[in-house]
Amino acid sequence: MPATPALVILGPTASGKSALALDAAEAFDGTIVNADSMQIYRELPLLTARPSAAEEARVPHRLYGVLGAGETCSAHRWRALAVAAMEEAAAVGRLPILAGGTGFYVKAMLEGLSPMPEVPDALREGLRARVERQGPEALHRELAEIDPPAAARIAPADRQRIARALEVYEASGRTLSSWQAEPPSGPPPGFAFTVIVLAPPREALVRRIEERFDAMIAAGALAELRALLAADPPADAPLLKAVGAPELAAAARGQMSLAEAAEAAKIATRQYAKRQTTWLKRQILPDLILNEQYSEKLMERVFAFIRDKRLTP
RNA sequence: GCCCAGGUAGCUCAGUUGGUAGAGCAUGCGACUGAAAAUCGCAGUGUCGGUGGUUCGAUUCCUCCCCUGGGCA
Repeated sequence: MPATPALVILGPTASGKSALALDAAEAFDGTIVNADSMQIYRELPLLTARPSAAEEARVPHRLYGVLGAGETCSAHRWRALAVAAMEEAAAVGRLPILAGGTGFYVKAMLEGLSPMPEVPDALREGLRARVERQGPEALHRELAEIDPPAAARIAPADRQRIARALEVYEASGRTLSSWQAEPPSGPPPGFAFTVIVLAPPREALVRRIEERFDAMIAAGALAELRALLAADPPADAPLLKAVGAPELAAAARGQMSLAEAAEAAKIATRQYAKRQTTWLKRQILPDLILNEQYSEKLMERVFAFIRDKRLTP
């Protein structure tokens, strides 16, 4: 049985990757599958720059706003959801198009993850609390006793990875590094991926980020965040860490002006875009890399590339 | 006009008992195996407001000048 083609369109925030994915899906009977760790949540469609209802109506969209803020997605969980969505699209003859900016998720799709134990929530929360209470250095010393290779790789200040390494050990009795030594699962069977990366020049991105954040505010991003806070989500809900959310939350609490919050959020978005670009350049091997922002001319080039590769079902 | 407090990195500020200076943030580069819009690592930068003086040596002490904030008139 020949592999089903699947397209992956990646790019940093505000690069125009969603517009490109939308055009491609329209032109080639595609189904867009979200590859963004924040757009998967329901509650902040404006701040997370989710496709609008009008855009979603143009072409089938999957995995946008499907989890509540009280839930936690992960690379592993996303991959399972995305594979199911891709299979459903392929079953009705549509081209699956993964679109988003979460490089880690896409890498988990293209290369897979090593097998890992389930970690009970209580254990996980306990370790996160310990990191906060005792400080990362103390737990890093503990990790160095248990799992020297992991400790060598993880910075003593890296709270998140230290907690992860310890929770895996406590949940399974095996070290994180021993789990990671097992080969990753590889791509899902039955699909042949073609990866397109959008990497526009920084200045263009910065301009677009500023305009877009102002537009988000004008559209009611602050009210949207207030509504989420009023619903009293868990303190460690990932969505509360979306770029701009901590800043707008500070403004909502009166700790800074809206103008100050907007400025801080724009800076945070710029830094995020840089991290994404580094990830996509270093961790993902694209079939086509485009050093420009979305435009009609670019769209035509991408279409030609897709036809040339015979990706259309 | 007088008095007081300041003028040090792009920003906010620390500091040098006289030997040309350092934090945070910003910026740049990078890491990344189940939170990844997360979590981290590394790096650069300065006519120390100007002028004259004292001194082997002044960003530091003194003179005058300029600028900013506050108070008094």
